[in-house]
Amino acid sequence: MRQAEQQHLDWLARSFGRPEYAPLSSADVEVIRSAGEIVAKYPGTHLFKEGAAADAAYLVENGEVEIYRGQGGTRRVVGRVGPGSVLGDIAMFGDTPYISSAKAVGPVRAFRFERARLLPELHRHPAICLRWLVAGLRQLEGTQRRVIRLLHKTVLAQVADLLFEEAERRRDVNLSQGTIAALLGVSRQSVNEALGRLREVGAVETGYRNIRIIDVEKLAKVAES
Amino acid sequence: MRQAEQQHLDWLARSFGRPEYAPLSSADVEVIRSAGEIVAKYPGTHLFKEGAAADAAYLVENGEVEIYRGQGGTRRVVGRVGPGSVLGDIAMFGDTPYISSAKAVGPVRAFRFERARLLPELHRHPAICLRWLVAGLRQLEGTQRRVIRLLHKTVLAQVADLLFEEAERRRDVNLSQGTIAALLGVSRQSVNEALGRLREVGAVETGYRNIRIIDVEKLAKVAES
DNA sequence: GGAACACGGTCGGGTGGCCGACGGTTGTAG
DNA sequence: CTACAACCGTCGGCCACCCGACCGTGTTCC
Repeated sequence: MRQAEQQHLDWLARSFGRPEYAPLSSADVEVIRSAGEIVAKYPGTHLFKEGAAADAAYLVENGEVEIYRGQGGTRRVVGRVGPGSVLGDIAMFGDTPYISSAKAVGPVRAFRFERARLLPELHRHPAICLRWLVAGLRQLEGTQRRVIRLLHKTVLAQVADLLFEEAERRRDVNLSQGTIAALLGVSRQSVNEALGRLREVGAVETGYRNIRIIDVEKLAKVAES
Repeated sequence: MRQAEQQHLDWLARSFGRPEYAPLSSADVEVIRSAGEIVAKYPGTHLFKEGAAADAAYLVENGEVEIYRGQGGTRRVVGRVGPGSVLGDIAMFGDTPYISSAKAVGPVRAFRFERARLLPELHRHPAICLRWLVAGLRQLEGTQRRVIRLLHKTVLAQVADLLFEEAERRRDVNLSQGTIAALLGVSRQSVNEALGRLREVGAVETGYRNIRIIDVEKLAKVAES
């Protein structure tokens, strides 16, 4: 089943595009600064593209980066990240292709760690290496736990949960119902119905490619069931 | 939902109780031998217990180890491993409690890596450290992929898939239908019906706490759907 | 400004799997 | 040997979800 594969990658991309995933402290970055260099990206240009060989990871220093999967017809935005986030590291360490594309929304300054130069540097600083990878393990484990936790909830609860997490960052979620459906692995119609109910109880307002979160408390309550 | 949590942990324990997970080469072990020592376990004794602080990882050198979760009434065996397997490492690195218990079936010789002593040693051998953690990352990612891949299959296909994997090692699977149901996160009745159909097509034979695999090809075919 | 397209909202039909229940069978403790 | 527990097998009712279809509206591009 091809679709399940995609869902997994969507989840993963989204998971690592979360603000709490910041495995490197500023002190760390200072130490391994010689393993990479600052790159400046104009709006609309790519940091990396899905499927390409992962020969570098990026630390966002400034601006916003959009994470998406698929191209053309099946293009789906799975998240947005700002300064402090590290992107593409899991793929780089595992020596597998990037699982998503990362594109600068506005002007972006980022620190680019090249794999070939980073590895020797990590050999010299095992402490950082250890922390980095353990952070990755943690994140991956958390994602997995999350997937299974959502597994046997109703679509309504799943949607509420997803929106609840998003609410911590912004009140406006700009995902189409189709994208949410793909992320959760459910049908678009079910998402639509769930949003309808959330709208009825006054938790959200819906618009074109836009969901405005009104009442976080109610979302949380619906998510538990 | 408490049950989903358990399912996650069951999966994880089972996943890391697979023979293919062997992050350390014998050369690696030789190098970091000073970070631990050989321990001998009599049949029935524990290497570690679920929920305890993960201050050590184990490399099985000889004998068979049973992995299980829960105790007393809810005890579920999720797997068995032999020589070469590494146990408890993910929990140790992440500094989280063990997610499963490991008990010697027969006489077992194992190498015990104590966390406090291992970490400094890994600092001295970053290459091993890197390989080990990347192996963990890979395994975790694979597990996750597997969970999601199975997600939208019918119970019949899920059961067939699980049995198919097991068939590579032994023709007799000694799991109760209830345990399988818990692993897959489905109801016991559904598992029963699935097994019934597999029996009809001549893929397996069923007995008390026992499933004998007859035709692996048929299992594989059913698993894809 | 108009056409092509993507998205939101809604309906009815079909179904896989859950739940509760019950009886028969196999293993186990006293 | 007997009582008890765990497990297997099966049934019927129920419900969340999927699928296909359709129309109105918002967006985008020339």
